[in-house]
Amino acid sequence: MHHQDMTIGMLARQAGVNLETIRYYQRRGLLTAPAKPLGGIRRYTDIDVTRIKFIKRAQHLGFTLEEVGALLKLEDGAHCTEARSIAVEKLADVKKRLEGLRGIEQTLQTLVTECATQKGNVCCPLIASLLEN
Amino acid sequence: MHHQDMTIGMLARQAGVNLETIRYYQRRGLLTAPAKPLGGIRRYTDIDVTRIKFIKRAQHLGFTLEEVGALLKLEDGAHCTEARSIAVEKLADVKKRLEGLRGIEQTLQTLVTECATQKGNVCCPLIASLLEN
DNA sequence: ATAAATTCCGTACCATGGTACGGAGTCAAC
DNA sequence: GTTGACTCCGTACCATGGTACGGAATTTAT
Repeated sequence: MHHQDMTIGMLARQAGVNLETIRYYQRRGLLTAPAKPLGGIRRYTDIDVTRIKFIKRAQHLGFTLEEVGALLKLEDGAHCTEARSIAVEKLADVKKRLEGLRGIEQTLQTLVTECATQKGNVCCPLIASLLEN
Repeated sequence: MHHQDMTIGMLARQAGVNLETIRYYQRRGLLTAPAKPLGGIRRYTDIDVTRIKFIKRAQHLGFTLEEVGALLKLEDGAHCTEARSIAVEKLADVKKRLEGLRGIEQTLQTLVTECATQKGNVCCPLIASLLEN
């Protein structure tokens, strides 16, 4: 099913986002608002649906909207090297966040276990650890 | 070295945070502003340094300031069960974020590798994947 | 005693990614 | 030919965790 000539409301439903999100993306320069027929209503096409889904997919991969903007400029697929370098940076970023989170997981796990084996003690190991200098 | 009777500026330096951050924590109810000697200047003690460091440590473990507030109410260490249940929830949360990030890492890794092995092709696999329906 | 530094307090602003509101205009149906 | 639904547009507001500003008061140093 093709949806040519959608209004913004239809586009929002098709793309699965809030209507206001579309306007926000337009303000951010991620989407171009189509010219409107003097005093009329703007019309959107499937291309806009694709673009919005592109943004959402990239966001789920951890790209910020600013980074998504950079990727969208490469949308024609002719700048593989540039796209890759953006992704490589993001991958490094993700790996760093993973490491940090793994450390946090470890610490929390230890504290929770200590709290569980603690029996009737006055001082909670979790709180104690947070109070440590 | 003890630092009794600090001014807010000294407290900020001792605790390693911005002065405005202390005021912010006071507004958030995480810190209690000491009574001030009528028309004078508030005085802080080492206890405040400890409390701020507690907040910062908890934040680094992934707790939001709201959650830190809950933990601070248990600061006396006499509510191990409550503290543990907050930590257990946070741990589940961290594990979920870890899983999500690992998925993202995988996907990005694959895309980056494909981009790297791609030789002179017109269509970038990374962009192509974001455009997929 | 006076200048410089600091504090107090309210309020405004920052980034990030949206969401909501309100008035005016337009479009489609009955 | 009017009602109801939708669009347009600017602007304000939300959460989160702060940071900055500016004027008045106070403290500290010289």
